[in-house]
Amino acid sequence: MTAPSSNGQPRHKRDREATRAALLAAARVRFGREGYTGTNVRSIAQDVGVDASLVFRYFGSKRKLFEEASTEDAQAAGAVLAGPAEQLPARLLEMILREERPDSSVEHPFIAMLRSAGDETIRDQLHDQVCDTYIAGIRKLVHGPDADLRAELFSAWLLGIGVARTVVRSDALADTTPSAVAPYFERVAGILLGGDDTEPASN
Amino acid sequence: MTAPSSNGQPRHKRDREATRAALLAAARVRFGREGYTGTNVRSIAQDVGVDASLVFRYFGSKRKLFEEASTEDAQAAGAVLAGPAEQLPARLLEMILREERPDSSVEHPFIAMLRSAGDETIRDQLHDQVCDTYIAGIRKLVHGPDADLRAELFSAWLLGIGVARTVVRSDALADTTPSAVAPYFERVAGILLGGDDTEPASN
Amino acid sequence: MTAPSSNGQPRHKRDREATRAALLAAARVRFGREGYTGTNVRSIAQDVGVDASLVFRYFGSKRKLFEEASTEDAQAAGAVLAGPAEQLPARLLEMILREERPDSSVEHPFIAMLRSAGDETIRDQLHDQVCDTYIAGIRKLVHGPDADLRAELFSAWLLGIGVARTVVRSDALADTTPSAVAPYFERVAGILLGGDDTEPASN
Amino acid sequence: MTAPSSNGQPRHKRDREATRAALLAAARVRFGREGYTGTNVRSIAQDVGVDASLVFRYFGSKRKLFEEASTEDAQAAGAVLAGPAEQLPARLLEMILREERPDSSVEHPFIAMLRSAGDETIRDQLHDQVCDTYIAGIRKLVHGPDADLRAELFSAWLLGIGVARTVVRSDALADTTPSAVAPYFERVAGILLGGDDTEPASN
DNA sequence: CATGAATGAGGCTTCATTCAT
DNA sequence: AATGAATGAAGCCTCATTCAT
Repeated sequence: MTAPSSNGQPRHKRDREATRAALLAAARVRFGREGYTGTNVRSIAQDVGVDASLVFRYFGSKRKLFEEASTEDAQAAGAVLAGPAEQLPARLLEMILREERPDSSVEHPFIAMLRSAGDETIRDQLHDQVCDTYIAGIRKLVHGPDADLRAELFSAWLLGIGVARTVVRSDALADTTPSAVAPYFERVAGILLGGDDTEPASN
Repeated sequence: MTAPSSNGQPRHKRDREATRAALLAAARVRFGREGYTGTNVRSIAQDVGVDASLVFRYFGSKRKLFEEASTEDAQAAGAVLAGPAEQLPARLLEMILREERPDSSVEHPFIAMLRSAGDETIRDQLHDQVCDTYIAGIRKLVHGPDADLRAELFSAWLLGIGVARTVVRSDALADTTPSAVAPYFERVAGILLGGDDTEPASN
Repeated sequence: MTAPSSNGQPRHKRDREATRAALLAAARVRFGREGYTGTNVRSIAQDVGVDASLVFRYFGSKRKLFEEASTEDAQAAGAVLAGPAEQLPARLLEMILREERPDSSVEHPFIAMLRSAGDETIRDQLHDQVCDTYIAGIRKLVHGPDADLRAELFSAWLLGIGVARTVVRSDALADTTPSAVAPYFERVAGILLGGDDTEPASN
Repeated sequence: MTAPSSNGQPRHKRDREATRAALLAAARVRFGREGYTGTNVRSIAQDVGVDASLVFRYFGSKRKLFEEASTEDAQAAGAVLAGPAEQLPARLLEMILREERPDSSVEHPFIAMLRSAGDETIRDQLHDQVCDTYIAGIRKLVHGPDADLRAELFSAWLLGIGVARTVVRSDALADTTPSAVAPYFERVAGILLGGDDTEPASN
């Protein structure tokens, strides 16, 4: 129940940057697992072994800490978009099924953020980060009609797989591997991203 | 629906049941929009126009109210599974894109529940309801190899579309209609549910 | 050190209005003696024998409680202006030297408010109440040149006597009586309020 | 002013004394504007550009810093009493109406101290300083009966004018000049200080 | 049984102060 | 001796919950 990722020993390190970074890391874990409202700053501080008031000294407020943590998360997530475009689906699949146990302390940033989506401000933040960073990256790969819609349908699938794995923890997805999913994944990607020969048969 | 029992005092009994039902309805809306932690029982009571203490009188605690509300939600969601199997994809699509404005007060129960998924107990509840009610229903339609996995991949897509629409509020999905999505939806359903002629080409 | 005016026994009276009024009374005393910043709401609640959260239930915030308390105070203070104009100086003197021991729990509202004048918002409030209620009332009595200035010089004197008595607690003023001060008071009032025959001799 | 002592390390000693003096000056300003409780030591330190812990190193505690600052203030205020007695009223008037904008950083010490008068200890300090330094100085000028009372009535007026100007910020007084007030001031001084020919007519 | 007044634990945040370096 | 990281005690306020009437 306490100290999920880091140890709870007191640290008198007196190293500002190290403590700040440790708080940020602990915040990512807590916010990701328990949501914004469900996390209290004392538990974050306890994970690091530090007094809660340091959070306010270094970040100003719980909200600012959350923003910094999720911005950093989103940037990390956006890195997957770099690289050869034709291999993007494979990279995305790899990312979403990354070999971390579902009960791991680190979840995908956007899924983590969902847990905080009760708050209107956070929902706006989520919208911007997902749309501007993520969907926009996928959108560039889509050719053919309905490109916007298909880019979002595909993004939604990735989102859904992530949610099913780490939040719902549905049985088969929680334990699967990229290679097991690949055949289906590529065929669906072909349809939604609009591959060469797989354009809609328009029944 | 709420089966008034036999003995006298008809009106008092009526009021009690009506208030109870109204609280439950308000709870579904609030929990769905703001999550478990983000909702407070006073606002639920205010929505109904009664005092918050009635919540404890009728349901015992906030947690029990949540459980009752989400169980009822899950049952309502499961209803979509009833009916001719071959039309299920169409019914699911209709359900997930149902004509409610994104700021509507009623969201899909499972998506609503995501907002509360910071709590371990609630996550278990979510797992059971999604897997036992929903994925199990879809699973029955899947033929061919990897049936479990494909059922979950398809369920994940539905989940993801719902999340993208009502939480992320991604631009194209938020405003789309079932008929616009249908062509893509059916082709993907063909792949994942393993329809008649579209079985995997087995590379 | 604790419970300055009211008793500290718990009260389970369950009388909303009575509790509210008791809190307001205790707030007036505390704010008057210790200033806005120097008062904490727990001590106010303790004076009444009630939980501190009731303050927020009934008044919304410490600041709103302060505003309500000081507005009520100011209205009470303004009452002295009613009555025959030519006897106003006497009534003012009576008010400012009212027979309450300097260590009494009730001080003159404006002097009490001075203790909170570190806060910009409160300073504005004080300005408005003193100028609009008090100085404006005195201003009507002043005839002759420099009427505004003289009204304020006279008001300032009253203010200063109050401060000297109850804050500084200077020795002679703390113990004096209206009749002892009256001769000097009337002569100064004659000069500042601009009596008939006492126009400046312009030496 | 701060008497550098004899031994070596000239520059280090200098810096220390300079910093100490700067902290004291900043403290006078802050305490004067925002009161004791309303001032925090970090803002004092920030004004000087040093770390807050120096305050404790140099002064021991916030309270001791306050005491030192206000003692110094009081001595400065007492300086006005030096000089030819017959010109004292003019000097006092000049002091109280000194050309500083109401939002100036420097206020009259006693008025500044009023803002901290919620604290019993500080109130005692205020009493002693005002009575021993100030009223005592004025008292020496008063002749005739009721000398103590009249000295205090006059002091109270000065106090009140200061309060009205810089705390209440009443309109006419805030902008006036010594020459505008002088006619009234001198006549009142004549009455209260009991000048040459203006002794009370003893009704 | 219903009402709403009252409670107390806990959350965010500030601030004087200490302590390791 | 100086620096600034860290602390812990409050302070305001919210919220689930209880209890007198």
